[in-house]
Amino acid sequence: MQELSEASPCLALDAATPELLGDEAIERLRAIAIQHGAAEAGTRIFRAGEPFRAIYGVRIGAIKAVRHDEAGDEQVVAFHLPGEFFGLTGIHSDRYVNTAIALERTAVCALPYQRLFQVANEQPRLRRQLMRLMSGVILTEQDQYAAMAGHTADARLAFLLLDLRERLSRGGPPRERLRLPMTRAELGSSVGLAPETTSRVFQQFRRGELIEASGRNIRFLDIGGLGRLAVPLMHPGHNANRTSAA
Amino acid sequence: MQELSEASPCLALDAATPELLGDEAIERLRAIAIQHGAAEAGTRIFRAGEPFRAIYGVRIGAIKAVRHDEAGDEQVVAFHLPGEFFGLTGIHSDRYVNTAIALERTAVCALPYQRLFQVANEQPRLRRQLMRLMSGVILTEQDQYAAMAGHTADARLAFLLLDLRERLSRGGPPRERLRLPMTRAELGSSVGLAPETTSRVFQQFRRGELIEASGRNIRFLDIGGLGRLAVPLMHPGHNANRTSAA
DNA sequence: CGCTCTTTTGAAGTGATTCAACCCGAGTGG
DNA sequence: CCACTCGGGTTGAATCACTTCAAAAGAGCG
Repeated sequence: MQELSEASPCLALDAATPELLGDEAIERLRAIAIQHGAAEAGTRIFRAGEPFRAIYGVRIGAIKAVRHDEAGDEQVVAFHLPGEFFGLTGIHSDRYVNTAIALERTAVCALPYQRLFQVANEQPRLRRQLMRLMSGVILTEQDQYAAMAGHTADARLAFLLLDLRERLSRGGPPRERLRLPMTRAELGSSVGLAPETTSRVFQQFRRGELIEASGRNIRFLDIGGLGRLAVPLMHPGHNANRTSAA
Repeated sequence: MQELSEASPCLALDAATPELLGDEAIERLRAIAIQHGAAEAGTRIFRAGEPFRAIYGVRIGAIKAVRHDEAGDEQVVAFHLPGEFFGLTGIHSDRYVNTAIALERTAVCALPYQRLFQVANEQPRLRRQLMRLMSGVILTEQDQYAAMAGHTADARLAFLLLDLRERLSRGGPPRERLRLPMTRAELGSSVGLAPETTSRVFQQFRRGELIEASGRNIRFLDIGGLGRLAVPLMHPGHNANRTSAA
C-alpha cells in the first residue's frame, strides 16, 4: 500500500527545512538519524518509564501515544502521522511518559538526543527550528485541549476529523478521501468519548451528508458543515507546521 | 499580602537555576529582563493575535490564559503561577494565540525573545534549560488533557486542586492552606465544567471531609482521598519543574 | 450601606455512557 | 468451499452525569 522508501520526512524538522536549516545542518542530521525498518501494527516504539534516548520522526504509517491507568485501560493522548515528531516530553523527564504504539505498518527514524543537541550546538538555525517545533507542539496540544473542554461529541469529532484530514494530506492539498489509521475506539478515546458514542456521531454525520464512511475509509462531502460544527474552538493561524508530541 | 520585591523568579528558568546556568548566564538574563510593575486584576498582558515579542514570567500573582469563541464566551486554557513562564506558543506562530489576563494584582517580567535567543546562542546551558522548559510545558499540557478526557467532575477537580496546591507551594513544602487566585467559574472552565457543577463538587468534597473551603480559601484535609479520586490519571514523575504555557 | 459579582442550591432537561445484543468482514481451518 | 471465529462496528434501551435555568444568599468594594 505505502512505499517504504520516500523522501525521508525525518529530516523535515517542521515545515520547509532545506532553506531554513542550510545544507550542512541537513547533512549532519542525516548522518545521525537512525532509520528503523518497518514495524508491524501493535509494535511498541517505546514504553512509558523507559529512559529517554531519542526523539522520533514518523516516516510512514501512524503512531498512537497512550497512557494506561492502573486498571489497565488505555487512553489515547495523541496521534503521530508522517512528517511529525514524537517523544519530546522525554527531554524534560529523562524518561518517556507515554507509550508509543504503531497503528499500522509503520517506519520511524530516531534522532539520538545527545547527538542531536551536539549538532544543534553548532547550528543556530537548527536550534531555532527545534524551538519552533516544540512551540508548535504546545500549540497543538492546546488546540486539542480547547477542543475537548465543554464541547459536544459532534464538535469534538468534527474537529478531530478536519485535523486528521489536514495532517494526513501533509504536503499536498487536502484530500477528499482518506483511510484512517485508527479504530473508532481510538478515535473516540483521543477526544474523551466512548466508542459507541463515536459510532453514533459517525452515523449522524452520514445522515447529515457531511461524510461518507465505511470502516476506516472516509470521504469528506461537506467541509464547511464540519467546520461549522467544530467552529466554536477554531482560531486563526491554526494550520501549517503541525506536529505532535509524546 | 504579597511582597512586590522578592528574589526574581523570572530568572529561575525552570528549577534550580544558578547552578544549572552559571553566573554569567544569570547576569545576562538579568540584563535583558524587563520588570513590569504591578498589574491590577483584569489587566491584559497580551491579547490573542498580537505579534509575539517576549516570553513572560510570573513574579507574583496569577495569570489566566484564555481563548474566546466568536460568541464571546471565554474558555480558560491554563493558569500561570509564580515562577512559571507563559507566552511560549508565540514562538511558533509569531503571534500570541491566547489572551493573558491577570487574576489578581500581578507582577510579570518580560524576556524579549530576540535578545533571549541572542543570549541563548552564547550559553549552551541556557539553551538546554529552554528546551527542558518547553518539554515540561508539553508534559503539563498532556497531563491536563489526560485529566479531562473521559473522567468525572470529581476526578477533574481533585486533580486540579492537587496540581494547584503543588504549584502554589512552589519552593516550599506543599501547604495545607492556600488562597486560590481564581473564581469557581474559572476553575471549572479550565477543566471543562460549568460553574454550578464546580460548586457542587466543592460541596461534595466538603461533605467527604476532603477539604474545607470558604470562598477562595482552601484547606486540604485529606490529600490521600483527593489523590484516590484523581488517581486514574496520575503518573510517576509528575512533580517538579512544573511550568505553564500560553 | 448598598451595589455587584460570586457562590450556592434546587429542579428539570439533555447528552453521553453503559450494558447488551447483533452484524459484518477478514482470516482460519475443516 | 463453507462454517467458524474474532475483532471492530453498529444499534437499542436504561441509566447516569453534567448542564441549564432560575432564584436566593454571601462576599467584597465603593
